[in-house]
Amino acid sequence: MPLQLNDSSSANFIQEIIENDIKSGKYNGRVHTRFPPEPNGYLHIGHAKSICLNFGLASQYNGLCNLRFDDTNPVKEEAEYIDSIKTDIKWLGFDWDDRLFYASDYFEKFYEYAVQLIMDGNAYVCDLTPDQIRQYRGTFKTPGKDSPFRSRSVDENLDLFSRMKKGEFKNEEKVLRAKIDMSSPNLNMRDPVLYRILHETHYRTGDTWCIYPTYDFAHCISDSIEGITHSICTLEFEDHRHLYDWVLDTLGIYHPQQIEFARLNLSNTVMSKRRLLDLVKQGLVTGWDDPRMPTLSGLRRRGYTPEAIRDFCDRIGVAKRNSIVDVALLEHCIRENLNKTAMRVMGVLNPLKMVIVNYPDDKEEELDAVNNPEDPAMGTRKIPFSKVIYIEKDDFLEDPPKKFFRLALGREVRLRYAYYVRCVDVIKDDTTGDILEIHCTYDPETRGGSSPDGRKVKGTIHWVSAAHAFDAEVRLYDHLFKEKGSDSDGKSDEMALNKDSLITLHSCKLEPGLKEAEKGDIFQFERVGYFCVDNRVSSPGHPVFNRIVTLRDSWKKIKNRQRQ
RNA sequence: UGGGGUGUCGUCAAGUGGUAAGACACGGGUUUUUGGAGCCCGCAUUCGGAGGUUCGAGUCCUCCCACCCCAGCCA
Repeated sequence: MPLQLNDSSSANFIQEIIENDIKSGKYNGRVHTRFPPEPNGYLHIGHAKSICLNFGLASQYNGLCNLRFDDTNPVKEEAEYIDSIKTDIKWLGFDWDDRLFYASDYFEKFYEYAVQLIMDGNAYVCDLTPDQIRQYRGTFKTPGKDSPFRSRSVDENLDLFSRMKKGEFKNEEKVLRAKIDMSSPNLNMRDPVLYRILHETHYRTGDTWCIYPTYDFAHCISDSIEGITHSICTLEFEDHRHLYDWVLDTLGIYHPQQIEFARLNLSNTVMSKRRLLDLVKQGLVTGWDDPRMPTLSGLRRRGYTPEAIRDFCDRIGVAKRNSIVDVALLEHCIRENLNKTAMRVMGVLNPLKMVIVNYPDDKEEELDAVNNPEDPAMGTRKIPFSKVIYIEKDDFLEDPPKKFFRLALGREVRLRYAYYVRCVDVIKDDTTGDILEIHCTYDPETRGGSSPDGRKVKGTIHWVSAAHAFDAEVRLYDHLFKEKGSDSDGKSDEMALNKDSLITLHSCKLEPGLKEAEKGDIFQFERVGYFCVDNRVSSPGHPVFNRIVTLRDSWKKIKNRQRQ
């Protein structure tokens, strides 16, 4: 079944363009897109938007989407990124089948097209230094000046260009430039550089080449070669469209249509490679796959599912205006996904010991618990209960405020799937006053959690039997930045890092079955949140849990309101 | 005061001259052995601003304002 974008909502502007093109018979009704990453870094959720868009459009209109590595700059690109990019795209749920391409595979063709441009008098070899080229280009307000090398003969250009290829010149000594218009109001049209000399080993072509095409020359031709119909890119390339069109038109070759959309910005995080790299380099995160990172590898490690990310990409829409999407929407998507699929389990993050004084000392029993109330097919399991258990510190308050439904001295609550318990005593440290443990009595009649006399309790709390508990490390993650901002608002450099973006808890008390949890397993710790077994630091018998996202917490809201 | 874009709810986002979808967030209610989930209700008399055209304008016209992108031999 094809993955559908906006299946029930209205078409976005790109879908509209495509539908019109299909109707008018442009490209004979074909739809062929491509996702063209440069192998110089890790994919993040912004790329996911582009991947979902390109592959989604292709699937929606019975077309194809290529994966093409845009590898025309040997200085920046490395083979190690190829695999991670492929892994991430597949993980997201998309497949390029046999259409894996590399711009570097077209180097020979690019060269031939460049020669054609020269022969037609549309390109020339220029000896200006980078600095001089900049000066000759002019400014926003002043037109540029023609390069003194602009009028070289075709033969001389041909000779020089082939000698550039042979390696007779040093970096920056010569470039091949398009001959367009040095007074164009669009700076991209002021005789842009098409080829530069780079004595550099390319990760795929090795030392075969020492001249490399620029993006503007390579990208449009790559699209043309592959028969792309709709070449979708981000807004900053709008100005480049004129050049895209110029190259293809003057070469007289197949001409795809470039369409630009706004890239994704997410609140409380940053997306630019530079800022992400800063975080890694400064050791503010543990790496590109740190569970707090918006990279796909980070989100995967955190426990985000491909389904949730695809759903998110569908919901944010596609448009041309710059915007910052609230990270709350992403969190909504993963909650909605996991609510239906995650196994429920009990885990106490900040343990408080509870002794059930009227429960027999050495008695143990097995209670039935539902694995997922949203999906009865997931069945039930047994959980051990005994005299001493742990509950969450937050679930007991000596001085409970209004609307606090949990445990307090004299109050009765339900222990989930177990019994009603009433707090009869609070044991404190004489010197510090800290609560050491609480004493409760239980009502044997309420086994399973309901009372034969119809007596109701307002609160239900989770617990883990002390004797059976499995101790584990749990990592609580929060947004990288406290402010709602993102890259695009220009404030991201000043945004303060959230110092509490990672809180590591040791010896959390989890129900015993969790000891066997394996890397990548996802659970809902009831009343707390969704957790995923870390795929790096966990080992058999020693799972480490990452908090993916908390459960919605209406008590927290009430509490915060009361505080105001 | 160069060129290219964009301005509709707190945040995304529909709307294509006929009287402002939807989602998230937020608020209220209902239900509940997760204060989870579910369900119900509320949430832009107004579309960056000002004029104009029209029986009728978020949609058309004019002027203005704000914001984003471009002066890499990066992509």
